[in-house]
Amino acid sequence: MSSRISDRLEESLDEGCEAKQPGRPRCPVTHQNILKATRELVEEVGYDSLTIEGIATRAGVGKTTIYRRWPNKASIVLNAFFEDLSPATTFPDTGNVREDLRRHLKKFVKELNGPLGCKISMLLANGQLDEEMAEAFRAQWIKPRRDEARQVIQKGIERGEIHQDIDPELLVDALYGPIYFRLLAGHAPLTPSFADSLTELVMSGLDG
Amino acid sequence: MSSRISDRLEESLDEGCEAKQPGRPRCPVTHQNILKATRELVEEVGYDSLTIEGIATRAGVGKTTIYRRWPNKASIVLNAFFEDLSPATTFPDTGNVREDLRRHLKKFVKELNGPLGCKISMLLANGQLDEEMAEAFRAQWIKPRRDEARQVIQKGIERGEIHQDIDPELLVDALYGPIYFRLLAGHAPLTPSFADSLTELVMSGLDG
DNA sequence: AAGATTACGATACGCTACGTTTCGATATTA
DNA sequence: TAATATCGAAACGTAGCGTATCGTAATCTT
Repeated sequence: MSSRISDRLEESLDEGCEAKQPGRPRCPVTHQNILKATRELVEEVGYDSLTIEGIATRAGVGKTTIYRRWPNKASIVLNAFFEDLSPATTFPDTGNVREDLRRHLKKFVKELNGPLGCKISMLLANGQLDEEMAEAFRAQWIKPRRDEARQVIQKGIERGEIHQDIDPELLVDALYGPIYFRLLAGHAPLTPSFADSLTELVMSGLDG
Repeated sequence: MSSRISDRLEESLDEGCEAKQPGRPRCPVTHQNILKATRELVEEVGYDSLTIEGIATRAGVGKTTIYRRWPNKASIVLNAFFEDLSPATTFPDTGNVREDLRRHLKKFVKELNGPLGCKISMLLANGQLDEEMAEAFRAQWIKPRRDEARQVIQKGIERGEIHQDIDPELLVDALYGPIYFRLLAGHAPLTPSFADSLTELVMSGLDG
């Protein structure tokens, strides 16, 4: 029930595992066509105006084929975007944790102004209406990135660049929370200088 | 076109301005019944399962009556919630800005764990799909609260409790952004101690 | 080679909700 | 009283949902 999306994602990643089941196999090209059509249509008409029938027409497949592979609209979109999102923004390694974080925030902010920003906010928004979607988004987007940032911070603590009393988990939120907030609320622009001054503000007073 | 919601909101606030137009006047009780039914139904079935026809039935009015007053679902919900949300969380005034902020964050976090949290996240989520909704949310929820917080911070700067180089705008984001982020992403709980340690983390190193 | 099994696209289905229109009745102003 | 605007009820055409059925195509098993 609560693992429907995960099941489908696994299923689609099982291509290497050739169990040689009887019957006609699913066409992998069709799979890609559907995901591509989904990505295109979301950018053209937005998530709420996106329809399964529209995807089917654009992809040149039957509606049945889509329902055979995904349970609902949300999971198709999720699947379509995670194939696109997967390559994580890697952290720089300047030897100085503060500088690493500053640069990463700057790069992240810059990317959020592009199509990535639309995708993230759309996935987060739909997470509010669909717990399944929210869970998948946390597991596949939020968590791996938080883990990476936390490791960088941990390294900074071990090197004595950040005070050892600081909770890495909290610091990650303090650094990235405001960025996500501006992305979603849109009350102020996501500029490179925002990333700079935010890093400075948050990191001041955290010396080891 | 882009002022539809605002128009309707004005319209509904014009009750004091008695222009004495001809014809049967709109029943104000009906108005309240519709908004009440909307609030109840959103809590019961969620925003996406909310239907105009459901609201009409619950409120005991015709569908026509609703469409005569609001252009779409989003604007009804917006209207219904802003009537409920209006009483802003007032800031404490302990004489110490740091303490004021800490207490306010704590109170805010506590409230977000209740129905307020559902409403905020729902409104923010729908703002991603509906720019009109986003604008109204910023104007009627985000902005007044940011203004209030910024004033408190400004006072702290003038009193010498916060360094004068600090951008109040940025500090507001640094304090409240992470809270909204946890609310929306749900990767970590919104606990009172989170508010405490977040305040401490952000405010450290900002002394006048 | 034959048969079983599964996916495919096309089509049709019942359903729900949309937003609009029409209607007779009702309340208010001039 | 006449004009005007709102009211609830009902019916409308439209769109998209998710499902079921169909004949065809591809692949595995025997």
